[in-house]
Amino acid sequence: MARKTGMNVEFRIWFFKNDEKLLGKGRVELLERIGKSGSIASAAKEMKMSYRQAWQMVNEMNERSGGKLVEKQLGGKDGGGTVVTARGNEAIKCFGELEKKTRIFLDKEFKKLKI
Amino acid sequence: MARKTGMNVEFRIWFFKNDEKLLGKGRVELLERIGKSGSIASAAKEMKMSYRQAWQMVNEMNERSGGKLVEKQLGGKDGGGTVVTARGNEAIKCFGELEKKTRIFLDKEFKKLKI
DNA sequence: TATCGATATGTATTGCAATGCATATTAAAG
DNA sequence: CTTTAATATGCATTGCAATACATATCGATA
Repeated sequence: MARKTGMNVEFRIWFFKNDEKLLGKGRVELLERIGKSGSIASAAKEMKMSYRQAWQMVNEMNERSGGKLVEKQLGGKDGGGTVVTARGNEAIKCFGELEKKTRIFLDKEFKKLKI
Repeated sequence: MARKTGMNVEFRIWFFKNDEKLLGKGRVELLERIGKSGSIASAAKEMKMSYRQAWQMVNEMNERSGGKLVEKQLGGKDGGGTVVTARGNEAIKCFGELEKKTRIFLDKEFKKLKI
């Protein structure tokens, strides 16, 4: 077999809590964009997903994590918004770090394969 | 944050060739079942997927891998079937090994996270 | 050359998740 | 109070991928 010409490995990781999906790449990106933009609505628009879906994801994350990752801020002259909690930012950071380590690990291991 | 009570990490890996998906967990299982049962049709039935989908997966794998992973065997008193090539078995083995190593790596790294 | 069961492929149907749209609710700020 | 824009939620629609079904093709064997 031609040794891995043009071959590479890709991956996804997910954090689970009580056997329910808590966080994946998409949800982490959503959290990050909520953090920067200040609302679920604008984060959803940036990611070209429906507000409804974004809201549901956020809601699931909050329900499942055992402590809110984001917090709504209703009211105010600009109608309110949503902020990412300290716990949410921790989660983002942990996920990103593990992704990075995994990328390095897999590239290294993939090179060893006789394929 | 309560330190990872009930938390764990899950993952999936894929082998790509020229930026096209070549192999994932499902396709590897399909290959394995083709190997044991001797036909795409019975492998598909075992996995409760449509024959059409199974055939398409096999076809894509063969087209993309740059060397067949399975080979059809038409004719014969039992109408023929499909066998997994040496290259196909190599691929199955490599994928399984990398999955196993990744499982170990991720469990270890996940424990280190302050989450 | 008739038989066999699997491969190969077109077309119609279905199932379900994502989207779109409408609207009620919220609470701080002016 | 009124205004504001975002959250929260019901319901109809849509889009797409998987399924279902029908059928043509293949080639070793008997």
